[in-house]
Amino acid sequence: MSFSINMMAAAKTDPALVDRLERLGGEESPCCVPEYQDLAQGVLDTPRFRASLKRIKALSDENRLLAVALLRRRKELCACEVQAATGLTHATVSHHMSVLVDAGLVSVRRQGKWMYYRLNERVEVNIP
Amino acid sequence: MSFSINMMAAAKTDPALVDRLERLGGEESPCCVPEYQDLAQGVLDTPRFRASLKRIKALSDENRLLAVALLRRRKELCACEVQAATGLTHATVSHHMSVLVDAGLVSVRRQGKWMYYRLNERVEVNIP
DNA sequence: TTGTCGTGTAGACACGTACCTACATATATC
DNA sequence: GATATATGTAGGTACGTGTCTACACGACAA
Repeated sequence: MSFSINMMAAAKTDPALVDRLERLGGEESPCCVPEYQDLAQGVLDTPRFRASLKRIKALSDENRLLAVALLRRRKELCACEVQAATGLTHATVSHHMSVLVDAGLVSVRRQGKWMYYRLNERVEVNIP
Repeated sequence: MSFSINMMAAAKTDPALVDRLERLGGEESPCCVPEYQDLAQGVLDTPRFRASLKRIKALSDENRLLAVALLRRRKELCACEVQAATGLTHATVSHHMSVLVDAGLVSVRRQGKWMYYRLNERVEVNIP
């Protein structure tokens, strides 16, 4: 069953690549077997993969990584502190912090007019 | 000395923000002190920050993260295996893998016509 | 209530980059 | 040496997104 799935998956790709895979599959080299498409799909479908990718994307901006780095040094930062640290407008800061909150890296709490951001506990970025 | 640097740094930003910082600096709230600009610059200039950002950016693409995830499962992958797993053209795969190699996450070795990629030891993405 | 202040939201713009095609390069085979 | 194969490189295109301005919303003060 898995074999037919492999073939169907391989048929979607470049025919020349399929030829190479079929020719090289039986040789002594462990290279170029079409089962990698199934393996990849299994990884891609994992919620763990999706969550890791989302967290990594949230950290992949210079200003957002700076904000997180500062949150590791100070317990909390308000929006205007992040604005002062980054030199961005408050609108851009709001957008960046919402990305971090949405990724589960940062929590936010409101106190009067100020929004205080805090790094979530046990945050770690791991390769899925 | 650091105070004058603070003031110069603050002068580059929004005047209204500078006003807020100056007004709020002396109150009981620890919020909104212009020293955050110095703190941020100190973090930004760190080679550790630059290296982390480069590594995180390298991992922030779905196909590159998939390649790294597969390299955690298989010891080595050749370029055509990554091509089979991702469904991309060999040119795009070459580009992605060069990004991973350039970020220090992956090593590459040539064996005949094949390029074999391997995950570097002790690779971890940390928040600087 | 009205005004002020801090912040969120919407829309537009510009830059980065993921992706492809076409060509170049390196290696193995005939 | 000539050809085939696997991969790298160059250039162009399209889409994502970081950034801004303008406006809206919530909280506090007079």
